[in-house]
Amino acid sequence: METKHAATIFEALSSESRLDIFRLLVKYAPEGLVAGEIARRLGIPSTNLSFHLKAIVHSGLASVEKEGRYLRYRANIPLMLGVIAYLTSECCSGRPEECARYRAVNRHLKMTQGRH
Amino acid sequence: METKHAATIFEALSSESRLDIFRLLVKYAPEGLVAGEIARRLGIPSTNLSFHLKAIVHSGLASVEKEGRYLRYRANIPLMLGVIAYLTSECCSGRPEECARYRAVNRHLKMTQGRH
DNA sequence: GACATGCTTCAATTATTGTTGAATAATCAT
DNA sequence: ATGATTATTCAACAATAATTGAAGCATGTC
Repeated sequence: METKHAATIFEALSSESRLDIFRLLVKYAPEGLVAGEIARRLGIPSTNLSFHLKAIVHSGLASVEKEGRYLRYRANIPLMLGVIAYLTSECCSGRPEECARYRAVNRHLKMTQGRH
Repeated sequence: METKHAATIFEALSSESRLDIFRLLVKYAPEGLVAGEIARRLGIPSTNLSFHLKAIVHSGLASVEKEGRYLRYRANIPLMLGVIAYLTSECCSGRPEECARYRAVNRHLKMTQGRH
């Protein structure tokens, strides 16, 4: 993945509204949600939602499809996994014993704190 | 993790400069790099680098430590893994058979395209 | 056809970020 | 102490992004 594209993807996740929107789409993958339902669930004004959805779609993290008079948005899960790989692939210069230690710490945190 | 914090973290990764900086720190984890070395490797003017490093540290994705007249920056790998978990944890409403299919697609892409 | 609905686009405004050069502070070497 | 090095902060400016209300365009209903 190119740095420019990855930065655009993170940009798409960098506001609370957009992060909420995207996480909702991830949750409702693979069917997705129509714009109005996103607006209702998150309480975002429609004109503002359009603006944010456009940024998310532009990054590639979601796709749109027309469905009668609705527009259905779907998270692009493979791209999400791709950008995660982009971020983590060179971790510790590929020395797996270092990375493994970090992951162990992280698992411990998860068990201690639970999910939110 | 709170949405606000996660958004701040993604914000810290949302410019090409900052993404390059952070990935460099991930690569050189756990020892980290001093500011001057980051500047040299990436060709970013020092005053501008300070600005971006501040944003990264503020997000929590890196820490700073004074080392003589140098400042050493280190990636916070557990937080990176934490924000990844935040993004992915509710995927497909916890229906693992859907998620598994996506991961299979992603593995296929990786094998086809190699690492970049 | 006339009207309601769902959503987007446009234009104007406000707010936030990024970049640059000059000035400052701390450390180290002589 | 003087001077060189490392890196930050500050202030000014340039560039981008977010929000809002009004207008527009399909689609569906009567």
